Amino acid sequence: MSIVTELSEPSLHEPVRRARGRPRKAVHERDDGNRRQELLRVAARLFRQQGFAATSTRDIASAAGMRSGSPFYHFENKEALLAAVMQEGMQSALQRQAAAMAAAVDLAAAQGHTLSARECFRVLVRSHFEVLLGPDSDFIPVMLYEWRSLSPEQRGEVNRLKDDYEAVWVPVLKALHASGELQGEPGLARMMLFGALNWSAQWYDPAREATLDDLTRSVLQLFLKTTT
Amino acid sequence: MSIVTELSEPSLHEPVRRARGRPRKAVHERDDGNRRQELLRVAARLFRQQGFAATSTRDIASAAGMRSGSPFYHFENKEALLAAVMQEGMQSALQRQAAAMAAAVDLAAAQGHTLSARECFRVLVRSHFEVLLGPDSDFIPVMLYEWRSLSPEQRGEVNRLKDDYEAVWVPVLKALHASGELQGEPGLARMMLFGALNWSAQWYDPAREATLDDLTRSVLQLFLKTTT
DNA sequence: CCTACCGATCGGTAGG
DNA sequence: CCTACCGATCGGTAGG
Repeated sequence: MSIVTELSEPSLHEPVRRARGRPRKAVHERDDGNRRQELLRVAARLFRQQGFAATSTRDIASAAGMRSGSPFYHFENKEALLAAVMQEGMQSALQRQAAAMAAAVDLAAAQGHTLSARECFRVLVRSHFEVLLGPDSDFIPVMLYEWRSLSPEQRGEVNRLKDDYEAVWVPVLKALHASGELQGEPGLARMMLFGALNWSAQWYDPAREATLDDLTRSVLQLFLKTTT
Repeated sequence: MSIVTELSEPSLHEPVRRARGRPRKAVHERDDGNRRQELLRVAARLFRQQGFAATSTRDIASAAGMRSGSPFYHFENKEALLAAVMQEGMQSALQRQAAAMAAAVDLAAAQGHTLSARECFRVLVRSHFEVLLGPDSDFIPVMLYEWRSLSPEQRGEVNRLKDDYEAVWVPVLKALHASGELQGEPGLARMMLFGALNWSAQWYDPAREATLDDLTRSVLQLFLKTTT
């Protein structure tokens, strides 16, 4: 959102009042928001590749084209940068999840039917893979594997977002369990399902054969019983 | 093995054979091998709790009751200690897996029948949970979540052990796939299965209600179709 | 955002 | 295994 506000401020009226309205350093100002975003992006990538503790703030600064002290102009400390990466990732995941569900609901409505639990499940799984393995997919793996480096308070905030994310799944899984399509104790089944999905961040190679649709199909086949 | 060699070499002929059958400082010498084991144990625990990079060799030394330089008497460097933790964990896992399978085969033979693929699967899953969540269960999670901190050569060695471990599963999963009890592309199904199992190291709380048998039962219900 | 810098910590070693 | 130590690196800051 900060991108939008910043972009809506032109910064290029300048050939207009060349004499009067000096450059105003518009380029530099637009960068202000972008630099923070850039820091988040490279931090996510490095935290994922090397881990939080093994990544120095100097590594991050250098990858963002800054000097060693500059990240601290944007973030209070290294931990706050990590927390920001995770929150950014979770917020994006929540938005994508909601958008995917809304799109599926609309499509079904246009076709005059409602979504089955199985169809909801498919949409959620597919969206999850997108978030985990698609473009800009470093943020969520960092959250999954580096949360122990957060302070207790930061952990609480991130956990709240994660609960929101999981809450969308609960009624779907409950319905699948009620129909017998998903078996095993529901709580345990949910944990194992997320384990199966999240683990893909460790082994999935986009250059390889399987597409996200392949993965999604396999998950449905593997976890769901047929209703008959 | 070094334990054996060390125990066979006395080193205390000096008050000569005063009484002839003295304690021989056996306790101290036995400690020599124990110190290395103790280092592995505390290192596994700390690496798991804090991560490899966030754990200093001083932390480890202090937790083992040594001074800061002493771990380097037992291990060439910090990386070698990490590799030893992983190798120790995988060797133990391989032994436990083989023992569990052997015991199950023997029991079935004594009862005059052979193991079904489903029964093999149950034994492997149960043994996996034991290794992952039972006593001394820090080693394998360290391997699962810290392997990127290894050098390429060390990674190769650990990977060989991991391949041996997975190789035992392959024919079992193949049989389950052939019978229709396990569905989805076999390669993907295997990765997702391990994901579901391994993720339990992140959330399982032994103080909580579910036992390892509960988990095993849920896995079978969740992943296997009924043959009818 | 950069320059210049600081105190703390870290992996590792020599020599016993 | 301990003592004593070293060079390197790290997170972070003051002051512009």
